[in-house]
Amino acid sequence: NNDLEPPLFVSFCSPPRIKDEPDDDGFYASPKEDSKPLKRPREDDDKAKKAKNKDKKSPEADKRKKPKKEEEQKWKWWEEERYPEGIKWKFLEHKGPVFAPPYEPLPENVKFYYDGKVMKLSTKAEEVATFFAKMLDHEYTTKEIFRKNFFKDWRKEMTSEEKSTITSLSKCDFTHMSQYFKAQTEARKQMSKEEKQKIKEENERLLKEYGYCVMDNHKERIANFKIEPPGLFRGRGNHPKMGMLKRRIMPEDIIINCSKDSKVPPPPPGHKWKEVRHDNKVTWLVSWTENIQGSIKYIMLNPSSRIKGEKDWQKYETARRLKKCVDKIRNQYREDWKSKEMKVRQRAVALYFIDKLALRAGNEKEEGETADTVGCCSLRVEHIKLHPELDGQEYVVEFDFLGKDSIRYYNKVPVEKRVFKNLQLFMENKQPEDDLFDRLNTSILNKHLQDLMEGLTAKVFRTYNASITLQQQLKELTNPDDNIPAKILSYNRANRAVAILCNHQRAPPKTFEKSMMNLQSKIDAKKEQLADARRELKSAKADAKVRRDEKSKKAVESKKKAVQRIEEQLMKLEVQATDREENKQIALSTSKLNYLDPRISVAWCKKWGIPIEKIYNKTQREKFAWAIDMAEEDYEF
DNA sequence: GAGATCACTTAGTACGGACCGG
DNA sequence: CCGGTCCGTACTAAGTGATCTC
Repeated sequence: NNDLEPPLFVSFCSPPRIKDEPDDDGFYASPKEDSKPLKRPREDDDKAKKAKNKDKKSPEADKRKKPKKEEEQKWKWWEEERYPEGIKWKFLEHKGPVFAPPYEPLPENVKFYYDGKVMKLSTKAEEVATFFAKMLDHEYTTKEIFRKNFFKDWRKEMTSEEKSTITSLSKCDFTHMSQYFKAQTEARKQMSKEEKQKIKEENERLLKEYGYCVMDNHKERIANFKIEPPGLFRGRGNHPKMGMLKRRIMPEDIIINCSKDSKVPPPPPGHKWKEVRHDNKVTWLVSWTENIQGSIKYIMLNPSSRIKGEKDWQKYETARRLKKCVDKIRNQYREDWKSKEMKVRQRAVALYFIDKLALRAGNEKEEGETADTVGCCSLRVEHIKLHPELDGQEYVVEFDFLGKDSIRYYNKVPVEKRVFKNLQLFMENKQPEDDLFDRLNTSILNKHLQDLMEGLTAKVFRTYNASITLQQQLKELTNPDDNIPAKILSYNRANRAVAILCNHQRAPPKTFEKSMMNLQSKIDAKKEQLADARRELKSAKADAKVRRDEKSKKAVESKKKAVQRIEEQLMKLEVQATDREENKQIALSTSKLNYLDPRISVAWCKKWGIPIEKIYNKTQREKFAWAIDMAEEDYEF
């Protein structure tokens, strides 16, 4: 059954289709929350569509009559009717999760020392000790909180005898264990081709068996079918729980979700699932509760799946609806800056920040449970400084706070006088650790947004501003006369503008300076090569002028071509260097994957004849297959 | 209506294999 | 072919926001 084949990349040779209109009430159901789906059974719909697709197949596609199954058409879920609100699927069958491999005790000759003396640990205590030993090189293990949390949790795993002996972490010597693991890593690297091949095949087998599920007649890829192995928790930033033991997940912790009429995956022999349920109002297949924060973890489908793709599409449609009313909303919050009600003013200033600076909403967090980070609504007085004048600009707000993942947000922004005055008001008589917006939280803000536009929440502004910025930057930066590499540089720069807006940072790659030097020396070499080629061209020209024969004319031509080729190569390298330099601390992938309406990029590629592969890698093309299939060059976000 | 719970999206990093130049 | 570089992927933490519960 071809429907059960894993999804494949959709190429441009798909049948011609109707253009996407901004307001589309057209042929394809746009995924609006309120769209009323037909009651028509899906199966019939499937067949109808399949027949239609077959008819429409282009001649090229028909010609390629390879017997291979991969040539079969990929399922275009975006051409189908959507389920009513709330229902996520009608049939779901899967094989359950893959558990972490059981602990393998260390060989006898690998020793742990306590207070300078060899000590044999119980299996449970040893396992936890290995987690620490594996991290020994990391600076984590020197941090007070990490060590304290680790030691407390480790002691829980010890026998009473071990507990009474091991009373101080600083007397523990894990170095031998650490050396052993390093040797293991080294050995793994040195494995023969055959051994590596064997491991690869085993992984493929696992993926084939557990990596897919059947959801409503289609085989879909699962994103994370492996259960997280036990280990030491490493939070981001200054996390109060760093070093705690992440316990091993057992079948008894696992809730299975699948449809009633499906084959329920059997638990491992001798075990039971915590629960099997049949809830088609949710998209997850497996869940368990994690012991660090007590939060629920899920196994869900891949971004290429229908269920994720539809949601993603819908997200961009909501952002496009915001585009239509954003002016009105902006006027409204500017009015609200003048409101008599403090609550309304705070709301309006916060919304201005969310809109102008693409800040996150900023839910409250439980103190002591997570790293101290904030978003817009949770900003504290200590996170901003007001400068009536700074560097020749008036009314500058200086932001300095840690946001999601403890990434620093630092920005100096000139704001309107009214905003500035309001901020002064909000900060009056407050301590640095007091909330800036004390009458506001995300719930109040989102309720207000809901009244302004259906489906509007704070995060829609990030999506909207990111996408509209890309579209506008592409228009501005693309030079029609540029060659492909230069156009791609322009694309990356537009992408970069968004990444900067959204504050998507990365640690500069460890090898950054070196790789930059390498590239520079390549450029220098290329420059010399070019000079040589030019000299040769010059002498060939002179030669031709004297001889005036066919042969020397040809020689001039070929030298000319050589110069051109080298010039192009040089330019490519220079573009690459610029791109890399500008990208040192900026991560483009997050915005590309989560904030930029893919149809903008697809349309741009089509307009300028850029192969889509230059913009999206294979995985990204799978995720955005709907957009690649759908968007024409005149697509407007 | 406040806090807890649940579901789902968004995020940076580590790592390993593909790839490229010497 | 080999060693270094780079890219993609796996991993899982950390957000958002709706809904449930008391």
